[in-house]
Amino acid sequence: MLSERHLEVVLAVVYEYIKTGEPIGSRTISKKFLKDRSAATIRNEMADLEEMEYLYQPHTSAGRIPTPKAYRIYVDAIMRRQRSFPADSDGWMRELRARRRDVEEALGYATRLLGKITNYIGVAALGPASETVLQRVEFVRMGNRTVLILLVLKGGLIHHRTVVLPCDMTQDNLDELSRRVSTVALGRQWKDVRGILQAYVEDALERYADSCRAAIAEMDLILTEQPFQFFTGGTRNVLGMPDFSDLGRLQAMMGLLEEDESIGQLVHGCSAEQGLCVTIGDENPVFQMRDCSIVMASATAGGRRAVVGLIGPVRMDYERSISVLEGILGTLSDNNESEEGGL
Amino acid sequence: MLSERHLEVVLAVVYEYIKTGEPIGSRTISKKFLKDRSAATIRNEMADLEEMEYLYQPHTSAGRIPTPKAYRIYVDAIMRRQRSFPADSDGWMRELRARRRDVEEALGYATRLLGKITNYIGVAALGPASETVLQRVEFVRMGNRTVLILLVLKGGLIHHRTVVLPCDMTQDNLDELSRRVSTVALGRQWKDVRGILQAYVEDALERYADSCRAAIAEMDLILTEQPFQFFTGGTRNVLGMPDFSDLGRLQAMMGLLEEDESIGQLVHGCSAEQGLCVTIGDENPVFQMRDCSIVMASATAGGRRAVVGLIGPVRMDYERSISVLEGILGTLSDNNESEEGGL
DNA sequence: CTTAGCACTCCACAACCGAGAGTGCTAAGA
DNA sequence: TCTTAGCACTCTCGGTTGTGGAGTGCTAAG
Repeated sequence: MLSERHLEVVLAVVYEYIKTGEPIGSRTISKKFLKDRSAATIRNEMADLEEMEYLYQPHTSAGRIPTPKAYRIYVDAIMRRQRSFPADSDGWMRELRARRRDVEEALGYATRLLGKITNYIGVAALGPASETVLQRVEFVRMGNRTVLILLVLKGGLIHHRTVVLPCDMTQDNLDELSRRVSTVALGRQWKDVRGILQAYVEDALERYADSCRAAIAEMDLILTEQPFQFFTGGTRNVLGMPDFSDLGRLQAMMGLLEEDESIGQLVHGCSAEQGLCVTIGDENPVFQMRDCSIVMASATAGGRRAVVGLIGPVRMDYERSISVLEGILGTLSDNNESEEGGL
Repeated sequence: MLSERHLEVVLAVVYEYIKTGEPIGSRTISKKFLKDRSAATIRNEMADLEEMEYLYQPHTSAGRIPTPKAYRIYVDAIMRRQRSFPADSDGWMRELRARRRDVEEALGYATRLLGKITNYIGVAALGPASETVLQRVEFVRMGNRTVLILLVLKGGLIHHRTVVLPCDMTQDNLDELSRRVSTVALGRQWKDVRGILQAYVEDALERYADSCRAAIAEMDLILTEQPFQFFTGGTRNVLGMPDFSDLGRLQAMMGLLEEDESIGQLVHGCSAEQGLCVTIGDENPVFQMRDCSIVMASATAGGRRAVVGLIGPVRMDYERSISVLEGILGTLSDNNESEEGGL
């Protein structure tokens, strides 16, 4: 449906428009990209493309601007090619590698890095651990009935939460509780043991059955809800973004970045499929983002599923964005094991 | 140096300018605020005030705009009065109270709340615990020489960090280590014990002296560096801020919000003095903030020193900002103990 | 099918103009 | 001496007009 000739024009327009931000005229294309065709010829083709909704004119006698459909074509073309990581950010990458020990910190750093390198907004989400296996359980008495629950998961993830139990327990009681829980649950999948835990614990602590039940319920909550964790970096760069049609929209979008849920939604789409995925403008599920494009990719870091991405204007430097993201992802992810024998 | 008559004019101009954002003319003042003086009289006084640098005109034949000096006078006047908390935010306050158990979460929520209520930017910093007393110490073996250090401080603060020790230790070794550390350090001020810890620990674990030393050094690092923790909320509201003279400046300012250090600097000034403090425009130590005003106050929450504040444009609704902040601070701070017998 | 030529359209930018707001100054009144 | 009315002056803001340039669509010739 789209001839080779037409395709060439679309790609040229998108490429040039990304670079300049100005509407592109037929003359420019003819001179810079397709020297074997005159401006008039290009003009005819452009008219066709406009009919097909790959290009549009803001007004007669202005050049053409690519539509989302055109960006799509462009991005697909890019993805087929091989890219190389921009070399200029070697020092940063070392920094990032140094932080790999702590996944959360690494992801935070990665988003800030993405922001800095690309001038767009870096986002990341850290999914639940691939296996929910307890490595350590502690209950620490903080006040009358206030107890701190401390869970160390295999892989190094730590959860803690303060809860109020229905009845008072001494630290000795709590130690007994954690001993019992440990006996049953350590080194095993949580989902396999939580059912049988209650009975075994009450065996020794029946006087505190209520509190034990509450504690175990809370543990279950912590371990099964396992929400995504989110990171953003370079938020300031929204300001450098397109003359957003409307300031209100921009504000709405920034609002999203503060609310984890909506990022979750974004991530969700991507985390399903493996590899890199680019969402352009209104392809986006979250309507506040319809003026943005998102480049996302998932990886496994520290044994957990992670999604790292970039949010930028639709008129984004996709080529660069993608290669930067790939570079960071490579440094971050587990299969790039190197140095130190840890774990 | 500033007569009563002049003062009245200054206050009126600031008040009106904050409300409208437009330069204020002599006529407006005469009609709305000082009905017993004619516009011409006010005009003369305004000319005086311009000479004294309390007001200035963007151009001849425009009204007057207050200078930072005038804002200062205005804020000082407000601070002497009593304020009442805006009633419309009762539900939110309940929400906030419900989160008081976890200081970190509460502060995070408070900043978002501040952002939402005022449409400025909420910030908060959580200082080091007032007393560094260990309540629990755990070392968990994560890999060959990788060990997770878990510290629970009195008051409920949890620190954890993963480190690589110089030599391999079994979990039993590590348990012995934590037992020994506990014996010496639990319930006592860290600064009193860290000196004697090493000797006592090596007594039993001399084979691993190196690793023990490394672990204790790391603990010391965690406990003594005790960095401030920072929170921000409502960042999106920068967009609603003044037609910032320069977009670059706005961006620079947003950049600050991502870097903890500089917020630390802001906080530092305030945390010294007790109570509420307002910094207007270029009174600010951080030069990127010279277009903003900051309202900050400190309190004690969860046994830790906390500073909560608002960043807004110089033309900020100080009265409302201050009362909102006071309200939130009241709900947050420890002396407002209520409900539940905890701790 | 391609291309040169040409008339046409439309925007961006500058210049211009009038209305309105607010001032400073002056002179008269208390 | 202080206050006030009156008046001429200044400057911005919004709208209008005009011009130059860029880019198009169409047509006719190669």
